[in-house]
Amino acid sequence: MSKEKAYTEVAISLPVDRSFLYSIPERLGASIEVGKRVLVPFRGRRVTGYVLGFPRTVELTEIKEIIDILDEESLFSKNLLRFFSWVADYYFFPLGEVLKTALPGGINIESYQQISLTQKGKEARETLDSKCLRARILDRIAEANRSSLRQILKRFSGKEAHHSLYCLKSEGLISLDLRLSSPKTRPKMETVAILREEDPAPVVIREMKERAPGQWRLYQMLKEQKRMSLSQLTRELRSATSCLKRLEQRGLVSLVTQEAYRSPLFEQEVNRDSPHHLTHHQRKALEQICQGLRSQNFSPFLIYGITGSGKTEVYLQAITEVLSSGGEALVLVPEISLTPQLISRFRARFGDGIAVLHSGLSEGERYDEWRRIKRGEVKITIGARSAIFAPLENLRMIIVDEEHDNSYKQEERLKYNARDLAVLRAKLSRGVAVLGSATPSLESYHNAVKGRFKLLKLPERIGESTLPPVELVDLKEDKRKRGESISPRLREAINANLASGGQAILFLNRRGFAPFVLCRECGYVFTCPNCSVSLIYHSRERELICHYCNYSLPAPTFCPNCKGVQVELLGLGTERLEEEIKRSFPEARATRMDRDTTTRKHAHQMILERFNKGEVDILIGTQMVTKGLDYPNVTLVGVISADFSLNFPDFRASERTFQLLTQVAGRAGRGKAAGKVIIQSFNPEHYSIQFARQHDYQSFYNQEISQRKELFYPPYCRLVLIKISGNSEDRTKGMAEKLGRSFQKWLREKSEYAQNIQVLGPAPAPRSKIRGRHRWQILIKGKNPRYLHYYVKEVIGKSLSENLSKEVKVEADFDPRSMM
DNA sequence: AGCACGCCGACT
DNA sequence: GTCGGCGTGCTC
Repeated sequence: MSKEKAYTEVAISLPVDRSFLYSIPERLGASIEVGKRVLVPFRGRRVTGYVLGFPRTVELTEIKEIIDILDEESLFSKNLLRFFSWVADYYFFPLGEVLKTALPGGINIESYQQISLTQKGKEARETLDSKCLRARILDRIAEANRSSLRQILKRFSGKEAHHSLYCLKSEGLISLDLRLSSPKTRPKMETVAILREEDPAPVVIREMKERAPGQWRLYQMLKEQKRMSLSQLTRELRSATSCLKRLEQRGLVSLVTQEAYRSPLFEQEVNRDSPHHLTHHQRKALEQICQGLRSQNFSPFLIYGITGSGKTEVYLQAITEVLSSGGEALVLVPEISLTPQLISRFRARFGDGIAVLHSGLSEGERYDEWRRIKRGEVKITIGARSAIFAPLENLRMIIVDEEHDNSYKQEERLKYNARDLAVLRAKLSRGVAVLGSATPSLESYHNAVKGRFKLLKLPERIGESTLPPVELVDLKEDKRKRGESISPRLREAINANLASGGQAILFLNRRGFAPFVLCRECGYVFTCPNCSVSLIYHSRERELICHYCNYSLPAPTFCPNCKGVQVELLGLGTERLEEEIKRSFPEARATRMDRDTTTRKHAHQMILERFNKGEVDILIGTQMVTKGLDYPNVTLVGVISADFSLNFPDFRASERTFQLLTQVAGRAGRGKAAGKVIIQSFNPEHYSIQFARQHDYQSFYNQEISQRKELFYPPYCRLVLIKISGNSEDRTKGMAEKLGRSFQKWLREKSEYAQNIQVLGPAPAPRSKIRGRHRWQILIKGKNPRYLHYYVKEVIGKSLSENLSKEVKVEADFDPRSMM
């Protein structure tokens, strides 16, 4: 029987687009399974690999044996492996790396070289001159008593150390042995006291009461709870450990060590609520979703529901339906909306059977949440984009809230889009995908128009609230005082709002005090030496700071170019706005919320809590204040400038502006009191501002989609952005040009594809240097995603193997969300 | 990624 | 003439 499993195909987390074959020793044949991790020999090292399958025959002659199996239970099913393989294939990323990304971090092991002093080495340490390198190395090893070769080599960088180590080794002063690291993330174990069934003899009870009050107290607590953890009991009684030992000896309790989950949820009580009454539109949407669920077929939906139309209630009731049929549901939300407010709402409806996955968790918490999902102990998972890889085996529905949000796109390493993967994963599991937004992405709405997604509309706000009227202020005609950013109209509105006791949100898409610092005499602009961007003046630190690499300079008093002393702070950021607001409305309580004021843990939450309690009149902020905030007393929203996002060098600039304005406007008037929105802009006539003013998504879509068609941009084509970066400007440029030629050559040779594919570039990236790395890019457009992918892989794959040099990095971003 | 192998410059 | 640098290639 184990003959069938003589060999196994293993993926290893390396930038190598290939799997490896190993033989299975007889002792392991019975327990090896797809989805378990194995320890394998690899180039003289030992690394963790993932079992993919069991080929019958193998042509290779030199095959090594698996050393060990690392899991009792498989980490992913064959079904999930299909999904992961698709991801690896689509995003052109090694399967082993995809698996590592998808699984909880810190669970893998690998070998390392451990150095220790031999007896001879210890003696030599006394005699060697303590200044020489070899003595310093020996000291270091002795101090740290367990060092890896790599740590030592890092500490003493370079060739000399390498040589010294080699000598020390051959002279027998140190010894090296191959050790295995232990996983950083492990199950947390805890001791639990369990009350035994049989009652103690009366004499024992009397004795405890009189002579062992500690034991008696613990015994009584356990009598109520039956089982309690040691840590719980220690909180009640300092000497719990020894008392419990005695109770165990008496045969009254048993102490067991077992796994415990680290819970990321607050232990706070949540008032349960029951399903709300649905509006006509909500009910219709819910019915359609339920129909999809019952069909047991892949059913994708797009809910286009205006802000405040009650999408969440539809999600909640759809999930109830999933649970009642024994299935599991996955809910994706943008990271920033994953607030305690949202989680409380789910807990209020479903209790504690919810797992939460987001970047704020520790690795241990994440691992435990992952295992609760894997074991089927929870049926609902809520998470940010990476939760798309969560191990739900009985997944019936995936919800993607605010589906247009750019944070679903991971921009590093594996550049996946969780929204797109949600649709794919639902398809693979023949389940339901629900994408929801008040401002759907052009791609998704286009899919709905073409009938690929079923469109569900929620065109009205729930309750008595209505969409707020939006006023535009043309900054070209407006008479503001020099250096001020609040127009008289907005000022008036803020005053009126303060007088009526309402709260206001002011949105400005730029943090810091002033985005440019300029010399009045020679025109010199302070820029970052590592990045091709201007430095931003931050008043709290009194520094110029680079928003890309954190480079900073003390605030300058003169120009380094001409030594002139007229250094001017130009432009507007949230810090300056806050100052202006506090100056103009001294009686108002204003608070700023942006990345600078929310770095501390829970700071974000605390600001919102104060806002919620009405302790803040004016909330000033960046993107953060546009997403998902639901506070009924907000009756004024001001957009300080709609122009930053409009002038972005990106074909999605209009779309992003429309979304931003509509979303931030949607924060106003959600309660009983009517809201009002004021948007300031130098381009008030622009269609994305005009349609946002009218809350008219449909017309915006119509106009935008015709432009996309004309200019051949998504959704009428697919994009792949090839990113080339390196420390050397010349080599980066050289590589970019070489790649460009390869792309052109291939098109010439296979002209049958050429009509469907366009190559733009190579060209320097809009930010041509970041963190000292020069950046070039090539944009490939293609009508047919299959051909496009084939084409890119052919050319890139070939070019990667004949790299100019390793210092130039080439990456492909499939379906990029940002051209920067 | 890491680690070994191999080809050119600065030293005995 | 050697040592040792880093670029190139392979890993079951």
